[in-house]
Amino acid sequence: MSQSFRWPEILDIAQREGKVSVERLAAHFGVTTQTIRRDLSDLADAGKLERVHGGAILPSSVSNIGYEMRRGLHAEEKARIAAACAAQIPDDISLFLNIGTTTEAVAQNLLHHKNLLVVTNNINVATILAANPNCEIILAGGQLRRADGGLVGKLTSDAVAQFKFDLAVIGCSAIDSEGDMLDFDIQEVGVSQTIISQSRRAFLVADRSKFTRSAPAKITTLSQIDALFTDHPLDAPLAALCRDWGLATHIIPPSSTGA
Amino acid sequence: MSQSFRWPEILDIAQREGKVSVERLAAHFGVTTQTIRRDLSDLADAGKLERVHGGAILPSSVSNIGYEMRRGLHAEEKARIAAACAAQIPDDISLFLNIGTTTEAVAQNLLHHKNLLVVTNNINVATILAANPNCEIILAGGQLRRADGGLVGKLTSDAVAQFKFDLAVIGCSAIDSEGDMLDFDIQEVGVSQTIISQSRRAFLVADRSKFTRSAPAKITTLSQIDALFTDHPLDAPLAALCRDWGLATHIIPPSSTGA
DNA sequence: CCAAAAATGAATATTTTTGAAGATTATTAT
DNA sequence: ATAATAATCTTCAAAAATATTCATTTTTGG
Repeated sequence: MSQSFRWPEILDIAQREGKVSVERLAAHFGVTTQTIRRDLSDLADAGKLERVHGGAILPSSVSNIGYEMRRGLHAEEKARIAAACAAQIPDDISLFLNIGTTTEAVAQNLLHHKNLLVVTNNINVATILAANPNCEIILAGGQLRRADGGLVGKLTSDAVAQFKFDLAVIGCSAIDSEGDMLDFDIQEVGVSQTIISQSRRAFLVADRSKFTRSAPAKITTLSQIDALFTDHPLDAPLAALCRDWGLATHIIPPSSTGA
Repeated sequence: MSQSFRWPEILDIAQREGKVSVERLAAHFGVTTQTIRRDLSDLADAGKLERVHGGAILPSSVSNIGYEMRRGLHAEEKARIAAACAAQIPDDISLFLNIGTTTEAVAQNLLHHKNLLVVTNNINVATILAANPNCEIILAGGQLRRADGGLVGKLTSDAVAQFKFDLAVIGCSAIDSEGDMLDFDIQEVGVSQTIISQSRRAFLVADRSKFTRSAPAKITTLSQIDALFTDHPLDAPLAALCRDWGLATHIIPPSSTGA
């Protein structure tokens, strides 16, 4: 898809007024609402705008509702994965939690652990774990990504590099059939790589949707991971790879108490 | 469910006024109360608001009641001080905001500034300013102090040392009669000193209560500060010192519109 | 110039949002 | 406590917005 000459002006109006309406844009450009809708969809796909009924608004214009709703997606699966993962985390260790809704769910399940040193680049994880008094929290600095409360960039990698963790619990955007872990943001990839290299052990938490998506930037391969927590059995080829790598795969099925 | 045009504005009003009423929102948007109720439910589901009979309020941040109360203390004075301070802050600069309820109030007043680069070691400032899309936010890492959401320690100082700010807006725990700025936490003092040394200009925001307290650790003297914002005239001796140091003192009195 | 690709508009089917009416629940005053 | 009032929830139909499909126009590359 190439881009339309209207795009810059739509974005300009959105910047100025905070929002754009389909009707007004159609009148403004002298095209049908159909065409404007296509423009807005494209701009939303490109992450430039957030689509709403009747028009579009600036992404994260007030605070990221998209993320809050995404958190609700697969919430049950995530909660189960998180509980199983947290059950494998002992007390009295140093721990890293990275960006992602699933790692946030893990944090929720660590509220009753004792004597943890938790380092994170996720502002939400920090606020969640603040409720656990038996837990020292260190936030790695960096540029705040409004989309998900993540901290990324060189500052973050530098901060992470100063630690050595007993365990890292990480999420990623996608996992491909060859067992490569992928992410959308190249800056986050750098951070994740540093985390893994600074950890004695690493757990990956990923709901099944991660196995059917793709993303452009490679973090590492599953061979670098010690345990995988997910909610659905892996495809045979991938499962074989994991066996070869000695990866402990914990499958926590959708709903044992049948719904 | 997709989101609505109204959501950002509802959240904006909630931010400004602390609460929203169903009736008033319905009138404001020209829709029925039913529709507003749906909006408020959705926003509450997303964790952005807390539902109450007749409207909604800002969600009570789970932890730290003590801090919330302290924030309420001298709230009016702080709001006036913050507004006056923010009025002196231009667009298009790099800016540091440190720990403290008054600097958080300043952050509230920066929501409509353009093109700021804000660095902070205060997790609350970061979440407040996340609502301003024209503002890049960098969080200096460090150990999380639950008491006030502050980040302190060597990691913080190291991060701060990598920047040079056009302006620093800082608070402190106490100011003594000799014009020394004091703090309770020695770790925070180190950070504050680094901040001041890395800034071209520095503003101090401090309500009157700071001038009658004491604290053990010295940050620096007022002679290093360019402008002071407070709500009550200084004692004559201290005022004289400030004059000698060329410190611009902005006194914003309790209530000009007589109460 | 022509053919392929892309953009647009129109028509229709689908989904989402909205307001209205009645049932239910919470709050207030007695 | 109990009744009166206000707010909320539930359900459903109308309206609005959107997605989908296909024909038409415009652009692009040979």
